[in-house]
Amino acid sequence: MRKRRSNPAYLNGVPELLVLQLLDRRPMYGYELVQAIRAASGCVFEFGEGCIYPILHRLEADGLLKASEQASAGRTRLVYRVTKAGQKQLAEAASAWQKVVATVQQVIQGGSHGQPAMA
Amino acid sequence: MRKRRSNPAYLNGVPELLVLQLLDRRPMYGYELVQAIRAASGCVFEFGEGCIYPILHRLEADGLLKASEQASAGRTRLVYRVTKAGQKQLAEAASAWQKVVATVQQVIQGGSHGQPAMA
DNA sequence: TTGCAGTACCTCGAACCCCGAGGTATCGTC
DNA sequence: GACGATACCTCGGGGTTCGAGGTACTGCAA
Repeated sequence: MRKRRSNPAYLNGVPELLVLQLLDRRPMYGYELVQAIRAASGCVFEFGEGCIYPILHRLEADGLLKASEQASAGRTRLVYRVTKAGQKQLAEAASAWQKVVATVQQVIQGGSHGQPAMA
Repeated sequence: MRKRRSNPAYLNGVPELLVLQLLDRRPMYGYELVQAIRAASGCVFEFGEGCIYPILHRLEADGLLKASEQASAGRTRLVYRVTKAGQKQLAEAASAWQKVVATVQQVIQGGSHGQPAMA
């Protein structure tokens, strides 16, 4: 019994990449980020909190994000911003992603015609 | 201690997609396919046999591939070809992948500045 | 003939990622 | 004080991929 997920195919380092990207653009707290991803992707990606929070914690532990408490209407929010190392990592992750995309594209499209081999 | 794999980020449905794509272009046996992926991707993807064989078996069990024995120089090879259902699945997987790629691109590039901060 | 590298198949366990469901606490409203 | 929304968090399960290992046959060379 093969169960299908709601996401198109579901990804790997993609959530991490998007988190870094969106936080680099504008510091946010977790709950906000979850909705920002949904909005920015036009509901294509719907990463839940159970996906985002662990990533946030890991990224912070790795020194790629920095969290700071921020009281807002009596509620405490943990706002995350990207560190210098995080920006470096973001650039690397983005370029790695581009490479993967380009390679898949190349395999799928390129080399398709002129295939000798007998059909 | 975060261990990094050799692959850029490592993927999810991508090996499956490439397997279907390459086999649709030309039927192959497993060992050949492993090397074909490496070659076609310019050594960017190096999916081992431990990755490819299980996919092959799963795809066959799902009726997306059909295997046929083929003796060659005393050695028995299991040549896989894509079935009709497999071609349908290939088209779907490819389009799902395109959608993911487009969405990520949109989040990364689009809407970067002038973000009205949502209210 | 023995040994070894290459071909060709396979499986297992570990690592990892993402999801869904659940748990806590506060705030504002009814 | 019950409820829903906000805001944080964790855990377990299912699925995927990786690496290492195991088998068996071929051809070649010592």
